[in-house]
Amino acid sequence: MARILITSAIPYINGIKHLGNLVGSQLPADLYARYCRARGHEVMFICATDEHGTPAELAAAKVGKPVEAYCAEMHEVQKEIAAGFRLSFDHFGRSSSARNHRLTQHFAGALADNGLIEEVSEKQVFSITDNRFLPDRYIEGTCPNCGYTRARGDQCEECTKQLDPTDLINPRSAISGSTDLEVRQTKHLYLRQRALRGKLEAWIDSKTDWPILTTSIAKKWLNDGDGLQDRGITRDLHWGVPVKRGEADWPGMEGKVFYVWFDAPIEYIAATAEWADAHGLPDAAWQRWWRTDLGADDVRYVQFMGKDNVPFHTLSFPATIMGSGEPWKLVDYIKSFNYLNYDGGQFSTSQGRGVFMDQALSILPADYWRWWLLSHAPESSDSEFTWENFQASVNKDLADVLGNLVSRVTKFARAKFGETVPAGGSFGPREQALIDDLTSGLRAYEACMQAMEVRKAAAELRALWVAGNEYLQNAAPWTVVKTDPEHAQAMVRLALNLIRVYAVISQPFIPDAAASMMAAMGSDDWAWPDDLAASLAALPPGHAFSVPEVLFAKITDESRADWQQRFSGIRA
RNA sequence: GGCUAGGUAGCUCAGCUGGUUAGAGCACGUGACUCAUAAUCACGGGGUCGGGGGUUCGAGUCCCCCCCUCGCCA
Repeated sequence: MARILITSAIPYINGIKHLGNLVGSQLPADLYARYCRARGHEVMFICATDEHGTPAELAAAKVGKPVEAYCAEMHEVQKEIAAGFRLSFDHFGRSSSARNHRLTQHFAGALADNGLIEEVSEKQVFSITDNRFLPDRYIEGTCPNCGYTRARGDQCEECTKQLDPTDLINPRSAISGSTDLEVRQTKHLYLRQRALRGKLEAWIDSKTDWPILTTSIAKKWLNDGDGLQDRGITRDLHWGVPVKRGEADWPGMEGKVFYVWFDAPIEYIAATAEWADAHGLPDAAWQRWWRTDLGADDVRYVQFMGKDNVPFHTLSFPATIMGSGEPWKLVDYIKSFNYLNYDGGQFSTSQGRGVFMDQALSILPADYWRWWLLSHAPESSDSEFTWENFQASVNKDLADVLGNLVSRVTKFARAKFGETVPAGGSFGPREQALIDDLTSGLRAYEACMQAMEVRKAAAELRALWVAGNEYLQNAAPWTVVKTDPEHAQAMVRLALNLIRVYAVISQPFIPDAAASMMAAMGSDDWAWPDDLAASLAALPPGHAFSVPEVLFAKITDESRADWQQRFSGIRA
């Protein structure tokens, strides 16, 4: 039994995420967590909301709420939706927690003690009306290049020219529209990533088994242009972790907070501490996952994220960990994903384009989405969601291949032998061939799951379902029962047991349907079928079962057309 | 413009260090079966592997040039 620490990139607090966000981190992380648990490993699966920063402040202001209250509310909303998708976090934390405040300040202090923090004085635009410094993207004005009147301080969206806020003509605050701006001097802390470049590069180079997507992005940032740059880790904001050097005040940094990208990954650790607190456990309980000097040396740590998050997880966060000089657990494997596109374009949170998590659950059960998203996960390249493909895959794979198999077996069994597992007959060569076939398929499935090859794992699982139909079709108990009912009983006994095994092995992908299948088989035996022949005898002769409701209703053309239309434009 | 990753059957994708007639699922066609959510099973048609050069006995798989898509950066 291994100990496996799993984290999913933490979603930003600002609004409900779309399916592209879900499939890029939380969902595959959940798949892996469920699989590891099913195989008997000790798992700690952590996620949280990423709550700090300007977007949260503005979103709160927009709905007229204090930012703390807004975040608390949105955290609950996201937590509930995650539960709706059956994301099996051991803890869903908050980056605004007291734990994260302390830990973030601790890391900053440790980095400073090791000479890895530099104080830099720089000029920034201050809005007198808003009484705050403005991040570049929150300054608007006329583009000096093309004349576009709503160019942002970081870039003109019209001509794509990169800008400096001071380049803008007639600059104004994007928050209030005020033109009462001035450039002020301000001091910030920088993490001296350049000093850690060699260490980081050696570490990345040692990760030869990581996905190309992960290492290529990391190496690009290490080597591109002037190489890895030092990074500002503080901001002039109110909403965030106050800058402190450990427990001590940081002279000159009063009123400033740490940058959201500094404190967010630290929340992985803090959330595990929150988990311990929530369960009334001592610090040792979470430290054994994170401190290699306190028991974490045998932990395997796996992170899941979309490709946009890779630089922070391969460089910035490791720089924080390494730079602290303390024995914190570094990530062992980073599974990264490309983007999921929506019907010919991109999912867009700002434009409300695509299907959002709450909407998805309002029209179909979680299993439908889980299956499609995971079996089409954007692993090797960007992939695309279309309603036609979704309808076809779900109907074929879930309703026809798996759902109908459960249906045909249980209904036939009930009609011929009643609602208990029949006792007659014994297995012949055909049954043995099926068991052999399933065993090799199952080993292939396990290998894919272990390697986090999500799409391939889905294909292997589906092949196992198909093998069941294949067997039934060849064995034809409906014919055999007329001449040799004993033999037909053996076939049905095997098929009923197969449903329970399918529930066990399918559970990571489709937990609700798996639970229904298990319940229908009148069992609660979720033991992994290491020995398939033995597992296929788990339901003994005479064991009661029931015929479940239709596991997966098909998506009709009408529904598909309706949804296609409904989600094409702006989110209502 | 620089860099990453891609461009393989109508669709979604596999093809490891180059090696027999290029694979899977879906869709399509034919047949079988009738237990089942008009489900299942079998067989079949279909691709000059983005384009052009080159290395090699032999390239989807290596090298060079070009075209296109996506993303990151400037």
